[in-house]
Amino acid sequence: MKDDAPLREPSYLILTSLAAEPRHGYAVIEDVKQISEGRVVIGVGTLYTAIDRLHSDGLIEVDREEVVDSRLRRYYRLTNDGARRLAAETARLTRHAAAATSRLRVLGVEPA
Amino acid sequence: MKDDAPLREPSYLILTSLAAEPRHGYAVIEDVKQISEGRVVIGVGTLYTAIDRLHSDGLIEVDREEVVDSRLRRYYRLTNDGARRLAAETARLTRHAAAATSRLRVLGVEPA
DNA sequence: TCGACATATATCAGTAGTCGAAGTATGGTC
DNA sequence: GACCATACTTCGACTACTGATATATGTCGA
Repeated sequence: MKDDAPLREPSYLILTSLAAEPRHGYAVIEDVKQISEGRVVIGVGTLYTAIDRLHSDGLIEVDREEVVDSRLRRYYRLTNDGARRLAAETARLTRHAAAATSRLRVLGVEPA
Repeated sequence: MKDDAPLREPSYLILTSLAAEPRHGYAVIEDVKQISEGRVVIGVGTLYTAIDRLHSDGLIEVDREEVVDSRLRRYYRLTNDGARRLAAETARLTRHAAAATSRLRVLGVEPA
C-alpha cells in the first residue's frame, strides 16, 4: 500500500460512508447514493473488493456481524488510520477543487 | 468515453493546469507540482498518454507549436467541453469533500 | 571536457482498482 | 409465480496510471 497514492472515488466514498457510523456493505451502497445525490452507484463487485482491500490496508475493521432474516450483515467501521487517511484525502480534494474553482472563475465558468 | 465516469487525479490536474493558460506538456508537470504544493508529480508516461486521451475526447486541443532551442513545444488549451467537464468534476469533488468534512468533524477529526 | 541535470517528447510492459455480470440465498409483494 | 429488495461472493475484462527506457539539445560546475 502506497499511502501517497490517491484514493479513487468509490473507495473514498466508502470511507466517507463509514465515517458516519458502522455499516454493512449493502447499506454503504445505499448511503453513497444519498451523499452523492444519486450520482454515484457503487456496483457490488467494486464494493466488496474495495472493502477487502481497505480492510487489509487497516483503514477499516469489522465492527460486528448480525444475522437478519437469515441474511448475514457484516458491519465495518473506520479505524484511526482510516479516519486520518480520509482527512488527508479530503484536504487533498479540497485543495485541488479550490485551485480549479479559482481558475475556472477567471474563465467565467462556475462549477455546476 | 463515458462522461459520467470520474476523472482521476492526474487527468483532473492536467485540465486544471490548462484552465489557467495554454501550456505544453512539460510545463504542465511543473505547474501541477506548484498547485499541489509538491505533493503530486505526474510521470511523463502518465502525462503524454493522458494528453492524448483528453485530446481525442475533445476536452483539450492544440493551441500552437513552438521550437525552442531545437526542442518542440506543443501547447494545448482547454476546449469549452473541457471547461464544462472540469467545472462538473469540481462540483463533484467539492460535494464529496464537504460530506467527508462534516462527518469527520463529528468524529473530532480535522482535515490535515 | 566530462558528467550531471534540466528541458521536451515518445513508447511500452506491468499493475491496481473499477466495472459489469453471474451466482447463491431469503423474504415480501402483486 | 414472477419479480424485486436484501446481502454477500467471485471473476473476467478494461482503463488509466506507474515506472522505466529511449532520444535529443542545452547549461553548468568540477
